[in-house]
Amino acid sequence: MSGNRVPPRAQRLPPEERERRIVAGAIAYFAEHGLDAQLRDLAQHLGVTHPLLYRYFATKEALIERVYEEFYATRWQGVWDALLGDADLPLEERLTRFYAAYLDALEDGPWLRIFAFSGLGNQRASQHYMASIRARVIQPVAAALERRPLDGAARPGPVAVELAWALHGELCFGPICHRLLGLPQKRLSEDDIRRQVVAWLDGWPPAPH
Amino acid sequence: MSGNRVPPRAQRLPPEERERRIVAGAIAYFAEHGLDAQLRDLAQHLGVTHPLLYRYFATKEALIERVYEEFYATRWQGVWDALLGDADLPLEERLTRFYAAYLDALEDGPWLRIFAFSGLGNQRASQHYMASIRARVIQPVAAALERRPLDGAARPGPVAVELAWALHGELCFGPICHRLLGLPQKRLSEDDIRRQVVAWLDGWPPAPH
DNA sequence: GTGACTATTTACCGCTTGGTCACAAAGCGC
DNA sequence: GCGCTTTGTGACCAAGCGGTAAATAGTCAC
Repeated sequence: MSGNRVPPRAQRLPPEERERRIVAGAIAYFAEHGLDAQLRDLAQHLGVTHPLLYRYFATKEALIERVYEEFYATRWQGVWDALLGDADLPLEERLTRFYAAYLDALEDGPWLRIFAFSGLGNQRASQHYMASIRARVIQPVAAALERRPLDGAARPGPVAVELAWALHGELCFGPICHRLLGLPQKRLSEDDIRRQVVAWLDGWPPAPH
Repeated sequence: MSGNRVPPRAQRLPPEERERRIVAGAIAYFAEHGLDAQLRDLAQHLGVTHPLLYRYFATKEALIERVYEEFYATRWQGVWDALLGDADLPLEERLTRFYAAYLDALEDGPWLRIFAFSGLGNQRASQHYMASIRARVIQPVAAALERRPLDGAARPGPVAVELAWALHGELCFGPICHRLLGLPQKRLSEDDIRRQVVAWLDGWPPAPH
């Protein structure tokens, strides 16, 4: 009967450090339990009481907004743009390397789940993100498929765009089912990805009907 | 200043009819607002007060359970099994017809959103459903790809299964983004589907490396 | 009409939630 | 030690939630 443990008072931290921890914890916690999760639970998870959160974020919504900001700031890796646009590499190589990295990010980060929760709630946030997918993945891939440099002026034709979406969906579907629904999907190796990319490239140009 | 309208008392209905309406309303409402939506709101949507729901369902969970039951009972169309297994039709034709019908169901029904909400909450329900997708779509398609009848004994090889998942993901990704995230994805026509199916069939057998 | 039955509602309980505020306590200059 | 500032907390509020029970009002048999 050693005195019943009362939770110790949280260590006093400089504001920047505390804020960093809150944001990091919120990302992980919301990714797991959804954006409707309780601030008290999140605070306990952080070893802190919930009023402290209100010292750093005026409302729960402001905290979630901050999570979104972090999402847009860190989600996309700048090198991917260069990789996809690198005309010196054969398209097969570009696509294989890009999707290997992209699928890794999908599988490992908390972002896919946050994205899903936000998309099911209000659709504005997810539309914003998907628009950037179109601009940074689909359009470059479609343009490369047409053997054209991605030029602001000439946009890729609808058939190439449709094909680019097909490849994207084909490759992302597995990780999505895995992370969102807990399905025992096998993780694609770089060889798997290359195989699908090659098969996909074989479909171009589309056979005349 | 015509007397402030007080909501009229709900019309008295025979229990079966009322129950039907509650279930139908719950499906639509939960699909829209998620399974965490409030019973009071659902009841108001039905033109009824929320204690009435408790005459028909002991708890909120019981109501949701009923929604799931309806899901499993009506989601899958029996004819699809026959269509996918119909050895008299060329595989191209079977796949095109099946996915045309399946994607229509994905786009039009409330089920995709309910499925997503349930999957994000607890993953058991969605795993149950995805297991049936594997048994009723992926495995038959993979077996057909190997020109084998779908026999209980011989299961299709992993490469064929992986390809079948790829086609499934490729075709379902668009509707999923559309219904879940509100993306302005174009609806695939039967011709679009056929084109993707043909390109996909061209990838078999896989080129030796 | 009268009474019995039951579908529906009003009023309520206990609990949880986002949010507030006064106060405790840690650090720091002196 | 003694204040002063600032991080962190206990206690609280109001609103909203799932759920309950007693009261109300349609409906039907007679």
